[in-house]
Amino acid sequence: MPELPEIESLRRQLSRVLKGENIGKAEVYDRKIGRLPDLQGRTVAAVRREGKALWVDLGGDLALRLHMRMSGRLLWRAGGGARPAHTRFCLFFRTGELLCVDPRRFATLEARRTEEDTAAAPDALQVKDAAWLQKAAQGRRLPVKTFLMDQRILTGIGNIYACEILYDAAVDPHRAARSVSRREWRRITEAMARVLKTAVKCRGTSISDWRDLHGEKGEFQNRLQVYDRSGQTCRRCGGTVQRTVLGGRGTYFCPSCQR
DNA sequence: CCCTATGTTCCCAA
DNA sequence: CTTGGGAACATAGG
Repeated sequence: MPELPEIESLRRQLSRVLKGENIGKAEVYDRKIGRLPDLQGRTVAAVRREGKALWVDLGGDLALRLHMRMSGRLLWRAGGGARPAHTRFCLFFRTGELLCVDPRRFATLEARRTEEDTAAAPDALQVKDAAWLQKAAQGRRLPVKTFLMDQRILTGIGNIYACEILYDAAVDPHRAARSVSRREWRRITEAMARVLKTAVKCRGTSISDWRDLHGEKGEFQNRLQVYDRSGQTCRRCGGTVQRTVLGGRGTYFCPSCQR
C-alpha cells in the first residue's frame, strides 16, 4: 500500500522513536517475510528511505531492509499485549515494540550489509530536471503513467500518486511516454514535487487501511483530486472523472482536461 | 462466484 | 537483447 509519502512518514517517526535505542530481541512469526540473524544488543544508528524501502542501520556494516509492498504496516507500541492478526515480526526495545502487520504477506525483510544499498534510480523527490525525464522517456511507447511508476527509472511513485501527479500536470495517463513534450515534462516535474511534498506533510493517504507508526490516519485522502473519484465531477473543468486500467492498475483521470 | 486493493517480479511474445 | 503486457504472488472485503 505505501508509496513515497507513507514510507517517508514512517521513516521520520521511526527515526524519532528508534534512534540510539538497543534491540533486546527480534522475533519472526512468518518465515515467508525473511530471516534475521541475532540482533540482540544492536543499536539503531539511523533510519533511511530508498524509494519505497526502509533501511534501519544497526552500526558496523549491518542494516535491515524492509519493504511493505501492498499491505504491510508498521506499528509502535510502548506496552506489550496480544499481537494483532497477521503480525509477521517484532523488534523489542527497552522503550517499546515495533510490529510489522501484513495480511497479504508480500512484505519483505532482510538483513543486509549497508554497502548493498545500491540506489541506482533517483528518488522522485530529488528529480527536478524535466530534460532528464524526457531523455529517459525517449523512444518509450509505454503509457506515461506506467513510466512514472517504473522504479528502475525513478523511485517512490505508486498508483495513487501517479494518478494525482498526472492530473495536476493535466497530462493524460495513457499518452506514450515518448510523446510527452518538454513543456509537459516540466509540468509533471513540478506536479511531482508539489503532490509528494504535500502528501508527506499530510502523513500519507488513508484511503482504506494505511496508518502511520502510531496508528493514526494520514490526511491526504481529503485532498485527492482524481483517485477513486470515477463518475464524479472534475474539480478543475467540470468534466467527469473516468476509471480505466493501465498495467493492470485502476487509473483515474479527467478526459476533458488531461490531454 | 465476481471484482478490487497504495507493489514487485517473472514469463512470454513481438 | 529490448520492450511492453499480463499473470502470479496471498489475503481480505465488497
